[in-house]
Amino acid sequence: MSVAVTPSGKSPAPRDTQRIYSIAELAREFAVTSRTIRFYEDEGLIKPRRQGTQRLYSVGDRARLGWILRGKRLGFTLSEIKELLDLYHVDRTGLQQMRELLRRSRLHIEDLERRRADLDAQIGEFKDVETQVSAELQRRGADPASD
Amino acid sequence: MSVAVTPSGKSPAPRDTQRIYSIAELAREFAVTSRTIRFYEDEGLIKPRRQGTQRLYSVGDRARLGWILRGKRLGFTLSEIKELLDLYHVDRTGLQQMRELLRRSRLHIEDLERRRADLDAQIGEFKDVETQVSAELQRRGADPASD
DNA sequence: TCTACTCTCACGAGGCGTAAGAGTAA
DNA sequence: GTTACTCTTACGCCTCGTGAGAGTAG
Repeated sequence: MSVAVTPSGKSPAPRDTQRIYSIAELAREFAVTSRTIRFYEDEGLIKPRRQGTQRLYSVGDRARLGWILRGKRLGFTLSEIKELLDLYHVDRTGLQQMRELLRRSRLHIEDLERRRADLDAQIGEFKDVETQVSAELQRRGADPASD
Repeated sequence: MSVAVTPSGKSPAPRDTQRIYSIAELAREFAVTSRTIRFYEDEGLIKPRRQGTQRLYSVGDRARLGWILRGKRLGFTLSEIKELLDLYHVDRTGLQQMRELLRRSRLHIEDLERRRADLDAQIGEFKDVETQVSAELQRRGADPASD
């Protein structure tokens, strides 16, 4: 139980775990717009504290945002990402809940591994293109490393 | 040069390379609707022969469809997939074209490898969940393999 | 006043679903 | 003639934002 597995991201310990971020700060860091971050909030993906109307993002919120964006890069929809995030925060005390968590984790792992197979296949294909094209360039006496 | 690298998929040689498929046949095989396949055609991703108004899909068309769907699973948009497919059919005779092909292939490979890193990270996290939850279930005397 | 933040419409692209109406091959 | 397809046209819907305009806190 020593490895951090929650998206609260405690393992690459941030200097200051009490640190608070503004929306603009996070937007800059993750290269998205504030509008986008608010949109994720509307969709229930992230719930920063408030000070009046201002949003205050904790270190955990920041990690959660990073997790959301990674999910996006992997092609998951926002609602899928929400479900996955919820998996972490589900009650882990009841037997039934734990069995369900286990079941869903396994399903998700299977999904991810299918994706990896797709990914590896494409990487393989494009590496073949690379190999063949640079060989042909070399045969023609052109420097293949030029770009 | 013996490995098939084009999406025409000649390597797992189909029994009959002359085989022709109907739209419904492909739809069933790939678990999409005919509408979807026609939509891809509208978007310029696939161009089956015609017999009158009917579409006739060749073995190559079939492979191309498979490739499109794999691209989708990887989270690429249809227009990105179109560009990638076009990479294969670009003129490979000119030096400039070959250099450009090489450059773009490498960029794409980099993109794919970033995705793989994301994927591996998620797989790792969910495997940790799996490990911990099943350990906990076992500690409680419940059979962890139950699903 | 200026800046940085907030909000709420509202529109737009991407990716199809789906229904309408009509033709065609067995 | 019925079944099982096929076709085109076209509107609709959901997702994921982006943009505009207007208000507010410091």
